[in-house]
Amino acid sequence: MGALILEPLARPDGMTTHEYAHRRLRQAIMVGSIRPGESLTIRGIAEAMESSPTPVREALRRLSSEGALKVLDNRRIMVPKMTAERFGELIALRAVLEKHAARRAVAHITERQIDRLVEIDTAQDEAIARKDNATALLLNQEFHRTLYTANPDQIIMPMVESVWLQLGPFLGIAMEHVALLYFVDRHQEAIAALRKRDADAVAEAINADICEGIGGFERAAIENLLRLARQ
Amino acid sequence: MGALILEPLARPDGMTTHEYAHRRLRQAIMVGSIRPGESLTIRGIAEAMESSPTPVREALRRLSSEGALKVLDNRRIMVPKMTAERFGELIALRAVLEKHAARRAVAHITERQIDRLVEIDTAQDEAIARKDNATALLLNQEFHRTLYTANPDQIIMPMVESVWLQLGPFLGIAMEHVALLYFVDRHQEAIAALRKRDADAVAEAINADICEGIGGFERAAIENLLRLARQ
DNA sequence: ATTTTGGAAATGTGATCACAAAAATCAATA
DNA sequence: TATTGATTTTTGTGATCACATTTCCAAAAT
Repeated sequence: MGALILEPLARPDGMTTHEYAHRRLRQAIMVGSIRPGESLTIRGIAEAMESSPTPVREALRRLSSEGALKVLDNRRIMVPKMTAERFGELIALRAVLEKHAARRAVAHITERQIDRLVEIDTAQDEAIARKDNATALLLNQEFHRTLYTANPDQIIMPMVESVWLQLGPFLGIAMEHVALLYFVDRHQEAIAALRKRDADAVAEAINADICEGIGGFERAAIENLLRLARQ
Repeated sequence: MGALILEPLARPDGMTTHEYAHRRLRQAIMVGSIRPGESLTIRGIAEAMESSPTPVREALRRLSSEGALKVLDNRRIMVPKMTAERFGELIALRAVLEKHAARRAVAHITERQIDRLVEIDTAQDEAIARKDNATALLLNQEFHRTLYTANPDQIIMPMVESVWLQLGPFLGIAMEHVALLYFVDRHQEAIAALRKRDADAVAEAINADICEGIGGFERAAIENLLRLARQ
């Protein structure tokens, strides 16, 4: 039984234990560092983060409601298995959700916030240039999140994050077998469209960003990756 | 402190306590029987369903991850307040999600399943005819759920249900102040389109069903309802 | 009358314990 | 050697308890 490895994570004070457990597990899943099928035990996790079963269970419940984990009939908890079909559904859903989120942000976003997007994008390009995949991934997420949350009444962000979470295991597999993730982004296109307040163009840029980014994997490539991972 | 009223609910055996608590609270929220702002206490709920804090807390965590509940800074838990803006976001999101879910179900649904949709729709019409709003609501949900889950790899259903949950409080308010919910539905249109395997027409029927149903409330009417409820 | 303040009650949180079910281990048998 | 069966260990679950924080309420002060 291999011990669970969990990246330590800063814990702001006032943060409850279950919240901390949730964040730490979530981050691990998001970057694909927990393998589908790997058995997660409550006591194991509690021990790994030096706490007790109660708050860990709360974290696991939340993650299962977010689609990041699946409870089996045995009541065992695991990261859902990835299939080519599921991957396709996730990408299609991601595109629909984020197109919509982007479109509804256009009316609310300020020039100041667009400037912030530019900052994030250049930081991401630098990370890509120095082949720092982890940082690039985080900055890419921050770009999208900053855009979508410009809408103050926005409700969609938790769902977008749920899709990101569910794509995590695929990222993990891809990173293991492909040297580096090919990063195309259409962020500049999105920024230009935002400046012009052209909602359709923004939505289309985000759509292309997703479809040509992680969504660009060919079905054959996906099945190949999954076959490699299975063994 | 008014005691919490919770509809008793059948508990299939093998169902865990936290799961049961989750389902019961979820159903109460979904039909709007818990008012926004009403304070929910863990011990209160535990007492109401004759269990203990631990499983109730797990249920509350799940519901907050599903957007049905919100944890305040006080760590108090409540049903989110409804505003006209939030309502608008929810309806727009609901339309986008369900159009997509419907479209992606078309290729998978069987004639047998379409027959089932017809059954559900006629049962709903009967419920509407006898002014049985609660049953009509449930059957309407079952219609949509049956359609969307025809796609075996579907991933979107939890998100659709999350939106339904978040609309719950509005339903509660509307039911209190409007004698009966005006039920227009475009189900027959959707069924006809399904028989023809016309994905665009299915999506459009679902879109109309949502926009002319609960989404059809005018902004003025919404603000009026919310003002009435506040007092 | 309004505000302040003190303590009592209520509440969220997390650790621990006991129990039952599931999984794993190992010995005995075919 | 493979398989069955019993025992041991592991695991999920939920009740309970102790602690810290917040809320509530009444009495006192301004």
